[in-house]
Amino acid sequence: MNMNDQHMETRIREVAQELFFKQGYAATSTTQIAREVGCTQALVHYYYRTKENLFRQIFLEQVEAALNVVGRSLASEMSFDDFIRSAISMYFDALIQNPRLPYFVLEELANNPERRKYLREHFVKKPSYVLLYMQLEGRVKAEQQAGRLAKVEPFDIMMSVASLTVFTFISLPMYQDLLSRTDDQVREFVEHRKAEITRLVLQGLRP
Amino acid sequence: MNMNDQHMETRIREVAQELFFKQGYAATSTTQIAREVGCTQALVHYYYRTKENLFRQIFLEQVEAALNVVGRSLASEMSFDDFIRSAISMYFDALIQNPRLPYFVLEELANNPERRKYLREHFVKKPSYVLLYMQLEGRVKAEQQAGRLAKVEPFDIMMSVASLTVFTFISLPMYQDLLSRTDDQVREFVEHRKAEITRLVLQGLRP
DNA sequence: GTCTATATGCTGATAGAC
DNA sequence: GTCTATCAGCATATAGAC
Repeated sequence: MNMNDQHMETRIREVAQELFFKQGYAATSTTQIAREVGCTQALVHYYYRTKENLFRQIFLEQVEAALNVVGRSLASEMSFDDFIRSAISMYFDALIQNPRLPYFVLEELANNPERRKYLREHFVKKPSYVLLYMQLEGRVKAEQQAGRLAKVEPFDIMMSVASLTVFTFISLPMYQDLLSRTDDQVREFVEHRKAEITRLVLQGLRP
Repeated sequence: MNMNDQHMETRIREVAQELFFKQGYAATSTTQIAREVGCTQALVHYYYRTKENLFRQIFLEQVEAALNVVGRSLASEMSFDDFIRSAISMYFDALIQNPRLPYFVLEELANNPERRKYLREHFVKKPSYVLLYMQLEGRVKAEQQAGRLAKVEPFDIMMSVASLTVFTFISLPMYQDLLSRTDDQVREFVEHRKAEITRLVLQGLRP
């Protein structure tokens, strides 16, 4: 199916997402979105009423998709080391497909207290995410009692893995431009970091 | 000395920095800067001609200050473990004073290829920074030959420490709002992360 | 559903009085 | 050095024709 065959409502959303990802919310205008879609600016407002509204739909969808990546790796039955390995690997693979997602989410949450508020109401209260964290907690305690894991809070494991993974992608454009790297070199760097981060975390979690 | 005693040029710069930090470049207008300073918008342009120009001065100054933190910790004579400890500690202490700096730098570099370009021309070419990295390289090699350090690239050590440190502060507003933490709890969390990051890195760098 | 036309407001920047 | 006044341009959003 050709992209141009789709309905305007969908195409506006796709183009908007692309532009929000690339430039951020403030720097993207509904006029620009319309221009790149090939329709009038009025149509953007016809479907989504306000720019903020258009943004929220895209934003929530993307955050939800990102959070679900965690869920998938936790569900399976494997050793704790393999669980860590696969969690980092899945995060990396997901972000390689969508390298600008972390920055996009970060930008809109960092500057905007209101968005953090509606994110809390949308996600944190959801029982599924609470359950997920409790599963992680259970595994960590068990592993620690078996003497195979350092005395670390489950939340710290999450934070450290997230820091190392997310920051890799956030800083990628800087790495590329400041050190004048080719696209191939960047891809290689990402793979290298994936391996080193896995090593660092596994070694760092040893008792 | 009262802040209101200072010259307008300085006050404009201070207020601009505060607003750029809080809201980002795109979301801050010279009109708003003027309003909070208590002068007219024309005066902002009188002193700095363009908004972009005002931004660049603040930006370069902040990046330079941030980079100098690395230099100070490398200069001294201590064991490699103590060097890592003190590097992380200094970074944390500097960022506790200025928690929004990492996000500010990140935002403007992530979205703006031109800014990355002039940052490269300003800093990466500078011999002092090249020298600094070579010093780190030397210490790492020596430590590895003595069998006290895992087989890790110096650049990876830099990246991992930066990821863990910077991301802590970048995600702080989210941590606070999404989990409904008080300011005191946030401060405690930062101290906790500082300790855990130090532990993780030291343990992770062991052979 | 898509358009044209337009309202209203804010932006960055400049000219010129004092 | 600081102000008032004003510019052109673009923003979001809406009304109404087809």
